[in-house]
Amino acid sequence: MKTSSTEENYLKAIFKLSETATPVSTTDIANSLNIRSATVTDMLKRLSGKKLIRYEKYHGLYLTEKGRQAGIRIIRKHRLWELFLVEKMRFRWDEVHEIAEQLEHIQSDELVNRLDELLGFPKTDPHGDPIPDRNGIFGTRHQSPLVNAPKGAPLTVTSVSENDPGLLQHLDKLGIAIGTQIEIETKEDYDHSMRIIVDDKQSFFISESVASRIFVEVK
Amino acid sequence: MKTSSTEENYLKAIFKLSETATPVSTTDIANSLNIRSATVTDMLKRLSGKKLIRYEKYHGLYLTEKGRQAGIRIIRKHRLWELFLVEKMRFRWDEVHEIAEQLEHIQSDELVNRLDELLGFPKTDPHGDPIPDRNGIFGTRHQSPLVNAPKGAPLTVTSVSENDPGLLQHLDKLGIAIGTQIEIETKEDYDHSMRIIVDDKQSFFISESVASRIFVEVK
DNA sequence: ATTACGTTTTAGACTTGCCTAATTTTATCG
DNA sequence: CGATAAAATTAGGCAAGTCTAAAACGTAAT
Repeated sequence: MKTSSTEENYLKAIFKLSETATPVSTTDIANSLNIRSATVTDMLKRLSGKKLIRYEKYHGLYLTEKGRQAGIRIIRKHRLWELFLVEKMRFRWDEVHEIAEQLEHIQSDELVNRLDELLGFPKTDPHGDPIPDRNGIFGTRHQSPLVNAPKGAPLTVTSVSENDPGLLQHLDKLGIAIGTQIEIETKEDYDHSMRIIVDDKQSFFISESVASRIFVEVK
Repeated sequence: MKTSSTEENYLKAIFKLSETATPVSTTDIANSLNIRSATVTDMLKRLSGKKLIRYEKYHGLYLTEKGRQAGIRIIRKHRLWELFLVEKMRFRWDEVHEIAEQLEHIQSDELVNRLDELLGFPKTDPHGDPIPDRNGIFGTRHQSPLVNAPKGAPLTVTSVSENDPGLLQHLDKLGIAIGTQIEIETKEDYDHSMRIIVDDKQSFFISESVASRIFVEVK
């Protein structure tokens, strides 16, 4: 009763979607995997047959505990490999997502655990996303999107969206990395764009598109 | 015009078979991949269509230069990953083949080249097999199977069959590793079994099955 | 309560990669 | 040279994973 790479990708997507809304819809899965809804429906029947999701026709689905653990395992592998690529192989943070998409399907628990050890049992990946431990437990965090953060308060960047290399390269130009200090100088109510001060030095204008993909913690 | 993992496995198998006999036969490929000849015939048509092999019905096949390079690329990746697992992740030489079978299909030339660099541009993998450089060039060697080696001469183990964990564990028990010194003490003509002296210390009896999977160089 | 629209599922088709069974081709041996 | 055995190919079928087009369903608004 193994899970294929394709099934693993579905479980990972469903896990992530579950974090923002449940039950998860067919269309949301289709959009996040860039495939058609009809294809998703087929797979939902298979995942349901394997007891990885609880699925009622026309009414969305939930991960079962078994499916949730399977999803977490993939995320753990993905994030450990990403960190490995950055820390040990000198890749940039905008280069690692695509390679980790492949590496996450390598089947060897021992390898994953040794990777974890080699990296010193890290809590977060290069984009600031939390890495679950070998029991599937995530550390808790208190971040919010920069777009919702208060003006004038001292903020620390805790994570950024991982899957868009263009965004990451843009952040490099702004000098924004995980741990960077930010303060919101001015906010435009109309389009949610803002002017921010980075590390008490330079000031930049950023759009809502960018501000919604940066997550911060009030210091 | 990408090559799938399956196609890569065929090319790797064909490359290895080409080293001992050309043209390569349908049956030999089927045996080495543990699939049926009929399945191989189908794939041969596809590989031929992609100009990776030169194939005449009922008369065997040869790799084209393009196919040969593709095969070498997979072998290079497989062997570099194996060495990585042993050198950097503390796996034993009998544990790495299966994991490398998966890792060899990761698509990132940059990753492979950095692996090569991290390992110091190694010439051989943990089983003594040669690692081609990034241009696909193998170092030359002068080894022969222990079963054919001369009696009484000082021999050095240069490589062993990689794909049978049981054999590798057996060699561990005999104290045989890459670089070990061996001398053939007595040979039985009848079954090609022999008695050998390992590192000028212990003497062991080994069957032809084992002796044919150990490769040596006369010192 | 009915309609209209968006979401979801069904139906039918295609590709890859595998199988078994039947057939064809080649090579060998008397 | 012809029979026959071994090797290879063809034919037909199956599962996974994808698609498009059509039908079914659910919901929100009138």
